[in-house]
Amino acid sequence: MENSPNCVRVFADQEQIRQCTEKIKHAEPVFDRLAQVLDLAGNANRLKIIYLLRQESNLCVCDLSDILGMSIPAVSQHLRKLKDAQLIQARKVGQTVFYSLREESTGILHSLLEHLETMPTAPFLAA
Amino acid sequence: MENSPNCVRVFADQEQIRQCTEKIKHAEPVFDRLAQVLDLAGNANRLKIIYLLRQESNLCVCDLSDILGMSIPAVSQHLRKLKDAQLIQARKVGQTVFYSLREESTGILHSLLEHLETMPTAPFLAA
DNA sequence: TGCTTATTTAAGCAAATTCTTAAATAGCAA
DNA sequence: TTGCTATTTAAGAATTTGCTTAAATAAGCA
Repeated sequence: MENSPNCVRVFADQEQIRQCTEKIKHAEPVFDRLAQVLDLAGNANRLKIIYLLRQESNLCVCDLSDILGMSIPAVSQHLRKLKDAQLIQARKVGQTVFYSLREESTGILHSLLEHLETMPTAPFLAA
Repeated sequence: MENSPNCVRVFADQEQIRQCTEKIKHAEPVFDRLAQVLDLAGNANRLKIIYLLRQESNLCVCDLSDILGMSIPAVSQHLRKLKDAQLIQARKVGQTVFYSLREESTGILHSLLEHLETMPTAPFLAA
């Protein structure tokens, strides 16, 4: 996009626009990273995986597959994305792989999951 | 997917799996709605739009276009998605359309934006 | 060793996403 | 009316997503 203004209206606050542009530009990497995390959590199946990993410990790939009713490769590929983004980690025990939230990401993931309780859709998920 | 178990390992806790399956199934609509919101916020440009709408009042479509360096139609289409999902609302003044966060969504959107402050990427976005 | 299980990887495909450009709509003003 | 501005809508293309099936790894066990 060119950077000649699209907006010619009389009351446009040029100073406000300049300040916003500046602020956004500096924070670019922060927006990118947060958007990445939200995008990963923004898929119902992955969100469920995150929920399950936080709630239960010792769930392996095929447990998740059984619980979610998805194929093993499908689950594995979701797990890989979450791992690539540093949100989860793997622990291998024999041939079984257990996944868990990474320490550094529990904060944000927990806070995302909290909204499950307060969604207008329904106040489920009690016990 | 069939529902014969994919997991045959000895130590699989069948009761745990059953309970998880049950809980997930009941909360389906909640997961869907939260995932929808996170997915919408999970795009850097839309996340910036949400940030700007929360921060500033009286930003019109072409202001956003100028600030974000995106074409007007691109911005308009993002705004439409956010509006369709009931996250924002439009107020028309003459030929100019001002968007703002919807009252019911400020809570969750605010809490998502809060993470901008604490992203490991950088502690920007001060004043 | 060979067989079975758990998981990952690869390749392919349909559907969804996010832009672009061009056309349509709507309000204001001469 | 005509013309200008702000926005939306439509149609198209390039890319990404999320699955599928089949093949590859890797670990345990007879």
